[in-house]
Amino acid sequence: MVHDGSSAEETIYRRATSCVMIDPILHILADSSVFQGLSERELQDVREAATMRRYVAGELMVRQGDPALAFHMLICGHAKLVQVTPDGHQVLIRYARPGHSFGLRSALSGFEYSLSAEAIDDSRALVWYGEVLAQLMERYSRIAFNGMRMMTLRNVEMQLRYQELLTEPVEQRVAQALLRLSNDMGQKTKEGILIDVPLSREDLAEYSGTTLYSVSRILRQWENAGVVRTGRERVLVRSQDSLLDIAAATI
Amino acid sequence: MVHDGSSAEETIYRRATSCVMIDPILHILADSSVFQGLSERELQDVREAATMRRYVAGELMVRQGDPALAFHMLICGHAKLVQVTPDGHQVLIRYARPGHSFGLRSALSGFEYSLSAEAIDDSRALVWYGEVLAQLMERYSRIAFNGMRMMTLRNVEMQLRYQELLTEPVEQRVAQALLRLSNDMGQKTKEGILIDVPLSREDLAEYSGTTLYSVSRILRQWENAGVVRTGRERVLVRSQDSLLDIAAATI
DNA sequence: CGAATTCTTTGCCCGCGCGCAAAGAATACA
DNA sequence: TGTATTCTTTGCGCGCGGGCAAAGAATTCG
Repeated sequence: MVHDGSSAEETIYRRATSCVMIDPILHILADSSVFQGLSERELQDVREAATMRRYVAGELMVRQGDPALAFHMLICGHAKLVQVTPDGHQVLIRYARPGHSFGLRSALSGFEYSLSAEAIDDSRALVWYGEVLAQLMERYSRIAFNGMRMMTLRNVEMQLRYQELLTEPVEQRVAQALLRLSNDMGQKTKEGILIDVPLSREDLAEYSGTTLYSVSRILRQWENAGVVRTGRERVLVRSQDSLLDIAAATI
Repeated sequence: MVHDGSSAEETIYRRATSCVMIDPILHILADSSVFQGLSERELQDVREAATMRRYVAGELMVRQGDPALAFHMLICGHAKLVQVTPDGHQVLIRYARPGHSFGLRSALSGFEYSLSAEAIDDSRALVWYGEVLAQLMERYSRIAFNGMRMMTLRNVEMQLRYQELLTEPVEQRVAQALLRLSNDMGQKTKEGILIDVPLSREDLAEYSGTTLYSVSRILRQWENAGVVRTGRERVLVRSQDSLLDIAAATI
């Protein structure tokens, strides 16, 4: 299975950094999954078609169920992408950091947002109206092609998570969730990998398909075993190998 | 939420029809999700870039884990798209009938097939090599755009199935599964909607995330209640309204 | 046509993990 | 600094549904 190679190479902007107008935005665009492979002139064209919007921590950037009118790419700050099920469960789909995007479907007519994006901290995002994005895709087929690639990867990940929910016990799923988070939002420290977003037991439960009580019991056990170090809304992975062992355990 | 409008309008070719070279193939291409919106000349171009392959019932058209080298579109016959999880569970992702396709990822370099496609009955499919499809997408951005749209819809459905697995009891999920199958593979008869593929209890279990024993108990109960009529590897939905009620029940 | 195979049915036991309760602890705010 | 709020922890009971067993029934094949 192939992963989105650009993720490993993207420049990581510290969450602690105060939120200011950042140069080079074109660099973020060039490194992003959707706009990679475009020439500098094409990137300039893309940049000029967007507006920059700012969001305060806690603000919704898009709302599930609303008509999907715009495509967003984070320039700084972080967001949490969530869905609410008909019976009121919240599912955490993923976190987003600079370079990550959502709302590709705005280029398709008549779609609603299938998830909500909530700014975790003060953030800025480039925003393209859907028709504008569609025109860019018509002009530069590479954007549509990259979009297809991104949605393919999203689908593959959703298939994997479905399979995990179907076949794996809770502990295994929580281990997998922490590994994904380490990979996507992790920052290496002397002690291990710090997951660099606020991550409550509730958040981790929503991400791995369980409840905060199960997550609490599991993290307590792993902390005692030295696998993780935790605090309030904070998880640091001390032994990624242990998590890999747990994640791969066969029943 | 928007559905793939072309599904409702696609011409349905009877499974019972013996498998012969069918005219009009261009019509199937024009109606398909991937190639809709192309001009007649463009469709001709697309048609000429493909080869026609024949598969006997039971034969694998693509295999999960193999490098994704080709894109397939069924011209006649039916296929079953499945995944096997690391611990040996089989998941039925969906059925495919003429006009349906799989393997878009072959246009993306370095991907493996995430599922296997097995011919249910003697079938024929148009096959495009990945590089050829990628070139077609570069030449006609509408194909890449349609591809992005198709993968978006796939992703949305996968998200919904994840949510269902997370929050709904087995009976509700089996009802939803039958509704989807009625919609995708159903044929109206006097008695109700016949799901027009062989559908064992095991198949329905793999499609709805449960076991054949649970499905058996549920179908037996629904048959007694007049909701369905069943036979061996055969389900006819007598009361779609009843299934809708069951599917929508809140805990 | 009979044997073999595969699918379906029904009973029943067990365990995972959800969910509720009841705290304690950490953080935010006035 | 103290109060209020929110998050975390731990105990425990219950139920959904998985899975095994043991058949019966339908279909396939020789």
